Amino acid sequence: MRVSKFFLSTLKEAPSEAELVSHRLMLRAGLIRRLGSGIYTMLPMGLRVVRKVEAIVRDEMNRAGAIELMMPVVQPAELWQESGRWQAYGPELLRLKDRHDRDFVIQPTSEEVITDIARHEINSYRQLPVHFYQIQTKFRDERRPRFGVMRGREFLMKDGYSFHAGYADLEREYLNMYETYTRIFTRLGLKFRAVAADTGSIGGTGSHEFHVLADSGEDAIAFCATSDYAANIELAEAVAVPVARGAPGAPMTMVATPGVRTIDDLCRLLGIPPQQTVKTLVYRGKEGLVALILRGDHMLNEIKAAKLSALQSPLQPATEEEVRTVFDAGFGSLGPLNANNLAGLTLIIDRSAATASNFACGANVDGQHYCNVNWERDLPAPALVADIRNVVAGDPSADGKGTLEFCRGIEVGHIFQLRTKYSSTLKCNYLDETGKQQPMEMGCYGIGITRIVAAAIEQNHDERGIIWPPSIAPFSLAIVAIGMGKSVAVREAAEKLYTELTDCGIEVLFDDRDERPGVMFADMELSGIPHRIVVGERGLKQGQIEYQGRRDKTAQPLALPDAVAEIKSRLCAG
RNA sequence: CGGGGUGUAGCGUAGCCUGGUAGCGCGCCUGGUUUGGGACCAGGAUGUCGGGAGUUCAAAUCUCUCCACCCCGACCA
Repeated sequence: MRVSKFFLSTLKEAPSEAELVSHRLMLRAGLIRRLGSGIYTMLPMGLRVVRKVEAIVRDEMNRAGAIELMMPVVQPAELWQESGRWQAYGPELLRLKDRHDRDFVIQPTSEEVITDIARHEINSYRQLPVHFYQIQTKFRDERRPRFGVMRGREFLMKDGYSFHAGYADLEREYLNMYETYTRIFTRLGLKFRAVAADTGSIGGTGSHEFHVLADSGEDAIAFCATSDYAANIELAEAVAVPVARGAPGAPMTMVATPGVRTIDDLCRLLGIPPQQTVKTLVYRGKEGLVALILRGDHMLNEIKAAKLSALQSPLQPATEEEVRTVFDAGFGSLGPLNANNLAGLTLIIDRSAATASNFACGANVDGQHYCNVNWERDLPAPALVADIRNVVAGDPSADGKGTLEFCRGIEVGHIFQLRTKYSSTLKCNYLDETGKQQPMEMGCYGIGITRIVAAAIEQNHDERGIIWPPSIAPFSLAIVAIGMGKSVAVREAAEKLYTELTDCGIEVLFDDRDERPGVMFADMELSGIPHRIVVGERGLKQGQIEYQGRRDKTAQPLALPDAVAEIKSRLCAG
């Protein structure tokens, strides 16, 4: 491809709308342009990268035995009403009406349609298993789209759905996909990690997320440095450590703590560390209020808490007015003492708080706290103990093989075992060997294609621009010809190289613009082309051209006669 | 949805407080000189100052209102 025949639309300065480095570089390198909030045009350069990502995903999915099809973006509401998601999905589901006033949705995902296909087309266990996938536009009306295509509303996703006769076969395919995804992200040239994940509202049992590791990632991942254990913080278990509670010390005393609203305030006033305190958070339960007791330095994990049967899901914090109907105090002075006597209140204690001793906590009197509180001595031993906090660095790993550390990740893939959630409600059955109707076991598997493009840039860039992993680069090699308009020798040498390298099957971007060298270098570097050769009069006089890898500090000369062979070998080496 | 912010030429911005016919850099067009790291000289084009309403002799500037976008949070997959 010649730059003069292509569409290169680079910007020297990034539009002020962009903050994240990948977003800025995608705009500056002319990969995308924003049309509306969370809605982007893929410019030619950006689309080339998208196609590369797609090709790798498609290749590995096909190799893994999945079959590609394509489902409509606009889907009739009836199926969504039948599955219940017309109600359950909420405002993120974009709904629209046609000219006959009939309801439709724009697919955020396609479980309904694929299950509809399966129930009509598949009748017998002999036709199972089958795994369908598509690479198709999705729309999710995110409340807050951000970071360019990283969290856009319209985006490209590979979504696959597998159907099985029996759970064992679903487990087999789930493992197959786990391995396939690992191959895909490896081929994409990304540093990634598979982590155990919350199954979210899709439900089901097993679930793993695949995260590209980057400091700008929206997700926190807890991992064990000395084992394979990794989990999204949403899920990571704070394991029960079998430590005995410390022995009670000095007797419990009440202290005046006027104006104290937070654990920070309390620690500053009393001069104690937050681990030596206990906090009380009040939420609406299914019956009455529920007080959640955590150590002062720990954060409530709302996803874990919402799974507790006593609490509403999603979690609903109690208002201060509601709290005062049960407690004699408001926020800032609540505590677990005498709470069992309070009308209709359920007390749930986090594992770590349950082993605390000699701690400070609210006295259930405004402006008063207790010090040196001890379970069993000053209040009954914890009855309901649960894991309701976020893990913190240094916590023991759930597999018992070390301690946890944290990193940030960008979720680019997610695999679920759906089991029979959709097949049951949509009556997607097959006849088993005994002639009995059975709901199909289902799995679903997603990869965010456009998000991968942004994530790859987050992980691979420098101050000059993008550095594409070779497998998804829009072009493999840039030819920069200097002074082409003036020098016949340069023109002829560059044209010859362009033809020969292109004929070798190399995707070459030939900068034939007769611009000043600095302009061309800057554009090729911003665009992230992994390899570059420079043809100039200076080198040609010595029968040489220059080669420089995008990550190299300096260029090196290549003798013109060996150039094509040399470049081919370098490109193959990556 | 709550909080904060921004909207002036394709991009980046000044001007707004203190009302008086909109400026700069980059980019773009023409001519010329240049050609190994975003050139230089000369000339030129491009603005309903986000929309609407109001105050005023006069509004980019003050007031009201609507809209769009960005950031933080909440929410969600």
